[in-house]
Amino acid sequence: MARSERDELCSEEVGHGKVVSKGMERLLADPSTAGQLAQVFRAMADPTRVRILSALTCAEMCVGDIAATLNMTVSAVSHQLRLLRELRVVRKRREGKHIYYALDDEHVQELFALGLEHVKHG
Amino acid sequence: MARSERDELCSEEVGHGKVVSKGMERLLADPSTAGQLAQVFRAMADPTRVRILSALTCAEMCVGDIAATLNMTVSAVSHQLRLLRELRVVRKRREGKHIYYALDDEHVQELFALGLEHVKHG
DNA sequence: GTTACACTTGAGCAAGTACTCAAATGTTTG
DNA sequence: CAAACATTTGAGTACTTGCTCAAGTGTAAC
Repeated sequence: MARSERDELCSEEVGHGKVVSKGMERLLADPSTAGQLAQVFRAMADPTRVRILSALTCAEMCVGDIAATLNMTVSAVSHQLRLLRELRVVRKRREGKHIYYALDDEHVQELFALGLEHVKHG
Repeated sequence: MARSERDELCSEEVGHGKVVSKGMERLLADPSTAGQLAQVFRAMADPTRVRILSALTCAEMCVGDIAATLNMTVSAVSHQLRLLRELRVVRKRREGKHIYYALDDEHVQELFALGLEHVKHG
């Protein structure tokens, strides 16, 4: 609830009304979809999580090994893994004392590839 | 610099060393690459920015129209557009009093599509 | 020039994040 | 059972974020 007069003003005066409604047609029209999509990207919006996920694209790994790989505290890694689990990006599997983590989504690697292309392009 | 003893300990005892080093081979080995990649995803890790970008996939739009479309303050939108500009995801173009924004990266739409697939899958 | 419009910017603030450290939970082994 | 190991969890804290509001910049029209 921010601007309601502006809506009409701009549509009438400059004739941007069509553009505005065209924008609304997009999937973002549903506010929850935008939120869900944002959540997916949030999973990879942090360097630590990128590194964790990147490590997991090679093989499934236990928490201690992930921590060693990234040279981080087991606790710090575990906290991030929890987030990634909640976002349904990784999956865990217990085997004795160890808990092995793996990617739970085939798209992660594709997203990484696309993201890297943007990095090069910029 | 958190765990250095752990590194050897785990490699020797459980033989996870290979997994660890294999993980390191990945692009994340370079800490700055992980950071850059995280930045790209950060651009879409917020509902407002998702909606802005989504609106721009339809057509280039001026700030006022974006604000009207999202029913948000011009100021709030402008702040986010600045971030998106810095992340090289959008581009601006002046035309008289208006400033038109457009996507600066072909990959954004592909990223959205992939992200949405994850949302459905979850 | 002045006025109006379109947008940007800075300060300030409430909410969220990413870590640390210490304590708790599971699991195997003696 | 107790002890050791692997991981999780909660509290605490420094830092970041996404907004608001007010003031600033830039462009066009009078």
